[in-house]
Amino acid sequence: MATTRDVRDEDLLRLDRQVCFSVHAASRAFNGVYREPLKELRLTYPQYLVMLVLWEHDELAVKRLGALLRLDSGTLSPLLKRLEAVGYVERRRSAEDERSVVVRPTEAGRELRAQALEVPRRIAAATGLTLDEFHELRERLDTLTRALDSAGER
Amino acid sequence: MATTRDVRDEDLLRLDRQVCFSVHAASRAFNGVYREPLKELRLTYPQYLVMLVLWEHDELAVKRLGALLRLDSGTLSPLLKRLEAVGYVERRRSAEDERSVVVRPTEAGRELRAQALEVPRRIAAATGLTLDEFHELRERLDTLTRALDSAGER
DNA sequence: GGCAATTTAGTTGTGCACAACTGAATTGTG
DNA sequence: CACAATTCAGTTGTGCACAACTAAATTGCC
Repeated sequence: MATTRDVRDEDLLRLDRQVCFSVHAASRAFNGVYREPLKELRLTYPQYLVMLVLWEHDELAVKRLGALLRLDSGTLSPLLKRLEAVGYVERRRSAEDERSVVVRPTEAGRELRAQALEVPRRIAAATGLTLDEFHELRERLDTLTRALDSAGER
Repeated sequence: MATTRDVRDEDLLRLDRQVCFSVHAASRAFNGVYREPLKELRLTYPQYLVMLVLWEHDELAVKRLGALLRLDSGTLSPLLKRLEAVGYVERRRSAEDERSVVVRPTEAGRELRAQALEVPRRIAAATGLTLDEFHELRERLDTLTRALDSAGER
C-alpha cells in the first residue's frame, strides 16, 4: 500500500509535473477539437457551454447560470454581452428583482440548436470514443473535481 | 454494444454538455487548488509548469520548451518575460543560432525548487488521492489527449 | 420606518491561449 | 554566390478566468 511518504521528493515533483501537464493538455486539446466545429456556429467553447445550458433551461438569471457553470460575473458578463452582440441571447433586468438579469435565447439562438446537434456527433466520430467511455470519463473527472473543490475549501 | 447512432439528438447534446463541462471544470478546479500554494512561490499554474520542466532540463530553447508543453511563442514569450522579471529565469540568444533563445533558471530559480517540493505534498494531502490514482488519472487523460489531438489533425 | 448587511451584475486589471502576423536568422537549391 | 523557403521568437488582437472592487437593489433587524 504505497502512500506519498514512500516516495522521494524528485519523483513526487516529476509526477506532479506529469499530472499538471496532463490535465492542462487535456483541457486545451478538448477545447481544440471543438474550435473548428464551433467556429461555424460563431461560438467559442465557453459560449457553447452557456448555450447548451440555456437550451436546456430556456431562461436563466445570470446568477443561476454562474452557479451551474461555476463561473462568476467577471467571466459571464462580457461573454453574455458578446452572445447578445451576435444575436443569440437577450438580457433584461428582472421585474421582481432589479438586481437580477435574466438571459434567454433569441429566436436565432433557438434555431442554432439544430446546427449544434452536429457538434457532438462530429466530436464523437473524431475521437472514436464510445458513449460508455464518455460516461466513464465524465464520472472520473467529476469525482476528481469534487475532491479538488473540497480540498480547496480548507 | 451501444454506439452513438442509437441515441437521440437531445440526449447526445446533454451528454456533450456534461462532458464539456466536466473537462472544463476539472481543469479549473485543478488550477484552483494550486493557486494558493503557488502564490507563496510567486508563480501561476502555467509558470509552475514551465519551472517544473526547467528544473528537469536546466537549460532549454524556447522552441523546445514549447514542444514539451505544447505551447506556442505567443503564450511563452510574455510568460517567460514575467518569470525573468521576478528573477527566476534568464534568457539569452543562442550563439550557434541567433534565432533561438535559451532559457535557464537563475540561482533564485534553482533555490525555488526546494520550496516547490512542498506543493505536490500539499495537493496530495488535500485531495486524498493515492499515488496509484494519480498515475491512473494521468494515463486516462493522456489517452484522451492523444485521441483528441489525432482527431484534430483531420 | 430607518439603516446596516447582503445580494447581484458589472468593471478593472492581470495573466493565459491562440490565431495571425512581423522580422531576423538560417537553410536549401540552383 | 544568390535568393527563395523555412525557422524562430516576438507582437498584436480577441476571448476567457479570476481577484478585487463598485453601484444599485433588496433584505433583515431594531
